[in-house]
Amino acid sequence: MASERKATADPARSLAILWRTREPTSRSAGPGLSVDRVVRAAIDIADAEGLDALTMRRVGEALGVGTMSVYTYVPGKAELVAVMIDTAYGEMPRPAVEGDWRARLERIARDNLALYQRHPWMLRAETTRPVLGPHLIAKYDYELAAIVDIGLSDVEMDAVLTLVLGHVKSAARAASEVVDLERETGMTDGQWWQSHAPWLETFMTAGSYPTASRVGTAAGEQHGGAYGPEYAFEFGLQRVLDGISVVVAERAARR
Amino acid sequence: MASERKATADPARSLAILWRTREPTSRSAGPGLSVDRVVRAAIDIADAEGLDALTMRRVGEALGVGTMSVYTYVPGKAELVAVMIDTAYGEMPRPAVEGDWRARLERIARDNLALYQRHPWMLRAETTRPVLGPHLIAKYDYELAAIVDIGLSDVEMDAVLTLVLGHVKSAARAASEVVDLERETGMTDGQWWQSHAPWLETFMTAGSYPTASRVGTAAGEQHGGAYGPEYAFEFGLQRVLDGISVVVAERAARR
DNA sequence: CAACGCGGGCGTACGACGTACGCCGCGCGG
DNA sequence: CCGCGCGGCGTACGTCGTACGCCCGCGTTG
Repeated sequence: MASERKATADPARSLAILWRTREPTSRSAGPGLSVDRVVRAAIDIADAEGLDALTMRRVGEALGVGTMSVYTYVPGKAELVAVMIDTAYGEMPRPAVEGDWRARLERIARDNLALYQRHPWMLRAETTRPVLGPHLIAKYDYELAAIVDIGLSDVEMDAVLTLVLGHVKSAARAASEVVDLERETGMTDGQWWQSHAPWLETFMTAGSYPTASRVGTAAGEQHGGAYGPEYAFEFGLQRVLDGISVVVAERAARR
Repeated sequence: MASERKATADPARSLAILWRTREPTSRSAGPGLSVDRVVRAAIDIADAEGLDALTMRRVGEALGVGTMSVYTYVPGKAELVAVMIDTAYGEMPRPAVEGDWRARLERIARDNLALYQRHPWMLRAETTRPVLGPHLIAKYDYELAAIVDIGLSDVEMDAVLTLVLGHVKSAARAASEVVDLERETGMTDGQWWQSHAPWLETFMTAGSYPTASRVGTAAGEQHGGAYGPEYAFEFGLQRVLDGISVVVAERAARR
């Protein structure tokens, strides 16, 4: 029974904590712990040292508390991560929407990219189904507001958001990998590429992949220049927005 | 020293195995193990039971061999996964390219989606930097061939592929989550949605998110109909291709 | 004012996991 | 016929998440 409850958080349990169904423990009300303090400590750890460093023992340590005390406020690690994610969503800026839909969507994409840059662990934690916390819903509502009036159906609006945010996540993931691979290997991505390039070149030409070799080198040089991931993000974003504008224009013409 | 070698595979080590620098052990040449047998067994396990079930002990078991014997052929788990990934790429179909670039790209996207459906564990394993194995390079070359002649620069071609494949991966991930969440909870996604909908409705309206509520419900009904992820994939793919065609047309006009 | 019980806090322990280390015993080169 | 190199692996260590049950101090109640 305990074996199948592993990677995924128990939805019901998570929801209860996410929406703070439990009243704040009126017990001592002193400097005791709380869900928020636990979550904040956990986010700090994950921000600073990555998701692998996020350990229940470590969270307890950071709070000056025994490991098992953490379980008083959070049913398990999966649920803790779920609350961490929702909390991170909560700290995103939500200024009043400005400009046309394209500018608004672009702004949303950049805000999301910034979020992932600030909390790279989210990219690895969000593998499971998004947990429907209050802040995620607020975010969803806010982002929908940017495109409610451009003539798309409800389902299409959801798909547009999924598409844009999916692209942001992909790009953020690529960028994040570069960063923490540099930290792990102590080598710049460019250095790594350069040191392995001739070696790979041998295999590529041996296997006679001239196209892959040429394009790969060109792309590799971009990466060496350290703005490779950003380029992929920008290029992809413009393409996605272009693609969306095609449907939008089509809908506008039809009416 | 052992602590930092965790999630990521040692590139040099991986490459050596990926390209089979080691000669096939000429020892007994009998029914002994081999890198390929190990990898095949590992893929079978991951396909059937997911990445969490992929354990070094389990691989040894499947091969009728002690756990540590696996380490004779593979330096560690990270490297094993790297070879698994490259092997999976190797089994993709690569028919001669047909049709215009859009049809070709679309075909590529669908082939990649099928790959992820056959090997869902790849979606969780590929978090790290792609390992430059022979089959990945062959795949890259094959996919580049679909767009070499449409007037884009080398860097743009790489970005186009990154964009399309990123979308495929996002969509595949969403679909995969639905599937194995159903397996874990024993509940259809629609059932889960339906059972939690009224509850969420309460919070959404309480927080006054009418848009999120309406659109979320519409999207949720799609999901309940079990073709939600597919719709997101199709919609997004067409948008992405539309977006690419804008640049392609622009380049063609300029020349 | 005293007894109680409840719930935060936590020490210990268990069963996973990846893998370092060092021992076997077989089969081939000398 | 000897020896040694290497495939194979048993054991053990350090890590993780977390189940379980104990303690103790407080708020409530008689």
